[in-house]
Amino acid sequence: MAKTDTAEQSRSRRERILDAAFHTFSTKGYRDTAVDDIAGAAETSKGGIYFHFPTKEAIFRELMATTADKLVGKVERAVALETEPVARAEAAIRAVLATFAGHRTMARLLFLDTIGAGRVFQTETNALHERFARLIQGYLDEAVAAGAIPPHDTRITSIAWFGAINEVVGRWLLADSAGKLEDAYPPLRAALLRSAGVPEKRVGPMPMPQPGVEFPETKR
Amino acid sequence: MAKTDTAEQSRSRRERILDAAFHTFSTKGYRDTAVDDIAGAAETSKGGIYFHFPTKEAIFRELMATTADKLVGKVERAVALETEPVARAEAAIRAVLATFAGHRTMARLLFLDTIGAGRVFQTETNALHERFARLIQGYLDEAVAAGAIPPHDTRITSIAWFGAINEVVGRWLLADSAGKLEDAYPPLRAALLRSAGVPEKRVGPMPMPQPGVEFPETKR
DNA sequence: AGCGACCGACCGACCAGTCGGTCGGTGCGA
DNA sequence: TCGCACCGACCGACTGGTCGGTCGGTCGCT
Repeated sequence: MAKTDTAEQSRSRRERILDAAFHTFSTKGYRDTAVDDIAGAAETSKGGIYFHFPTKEAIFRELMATTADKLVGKVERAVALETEPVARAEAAIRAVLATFAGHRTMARLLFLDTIGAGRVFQTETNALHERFARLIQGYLDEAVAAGAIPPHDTRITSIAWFGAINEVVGRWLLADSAGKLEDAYPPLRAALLRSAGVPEKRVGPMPMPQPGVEFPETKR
Repeated sequence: MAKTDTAEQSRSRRERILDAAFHTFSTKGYRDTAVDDIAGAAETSKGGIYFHFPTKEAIFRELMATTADKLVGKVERAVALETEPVARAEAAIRAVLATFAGHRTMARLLFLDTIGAGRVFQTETNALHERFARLIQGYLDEAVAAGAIPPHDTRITSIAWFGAINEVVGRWLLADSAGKLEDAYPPLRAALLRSAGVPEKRVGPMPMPQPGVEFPETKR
């Protein structure tokens, strides 16, 4: 019963700060976000923030970690629903695109601002990319073991997959009158599956660019 | 004869500054590079720099543009040597990897720091990626026209290619005891060609990860 | 003398992090 | 039930430092 004693909303102040930071970081980027900005957005003060967090960097790190966790969780849950190796890979791709499509800000934080943070975070970013690449590699290795695709250098392939997905999402993020991200799924799926050596008949017909499917000119 | 009147070395002061900026930016990143740092490295003064350039940003932009030009030039020259469509694509991939392998700093500037700059440069970066994606798309469309690969959504495929290459290079850059970047070529080439629908017989056998070929663990 | 290249002290804006202080509870003794 | 000591969340003015950009001045040429 006695939980949110302070007539505060359901969420604790700490979480309010996290939310505000998430939003601000993903809008303005790490460097261009002043702690005062976060304080303002969270309707608190700088001092209040520094009561809950030791440094600005710590806020960012926590955000990164939990966001990445959420995404990985979604992917793993989506993959668990499938048993056939190639279908699992497809589910993973779809889960990522769907998540980002629904949460543009999440994408921004993970794939743009992360990088926009600065030298200190190179390591952080690196670990994040590494993590996703390994995740993919795991699925690819599974597929190889199941005989769904020929054995090959799954390490490089997984890196390539991640890079490809990343770039497609990035492109979409920066195209301001962006179409639906989901539209990129069919061609991307085909390209990725093929790249890993999935038999042609399993991939299906080459998807053609339908008018309006491709991203519009990215603006000035 | 009367060229470098000031008993300066061959290069003009302006170029010295550019070189120093290039080096410093690609080592420390844009935000962490102070104009004074550049001045120090160029053996000149802040005032001297501001005589030649209006802003710090302008230096960076110029560097980006010329570096990108150089890379595009290399790719185009390499591609021009081939006539068969798939071979042209292969040449492009090889040229990029070879260039980066030889000039780690160039890679850093173009693909890491660019992004590490901040909001202002999002546009810049975007244009750069766009440019390379279009370059690739051109080659793919050529290949389609020549009947070397089936028609499909070359836009997404080109974005995926760029993303894949980018990520492989990025991974290599951040792996500190990195192996040779060229080792990534065979598997990457295979993955990319296949993803675009190049017939299996043209791609050749699946390259296996040879011991030492893959990138070593990226360090903590 | 005049000029263009260059110098470096200085200015002002910005910002992460600190610290003394406020204030709404809460537990407890009378 | 009142009063009081105490506590921990929170506040915001302030500090220390950084850095882009400016400007008055110097120096070597012509």
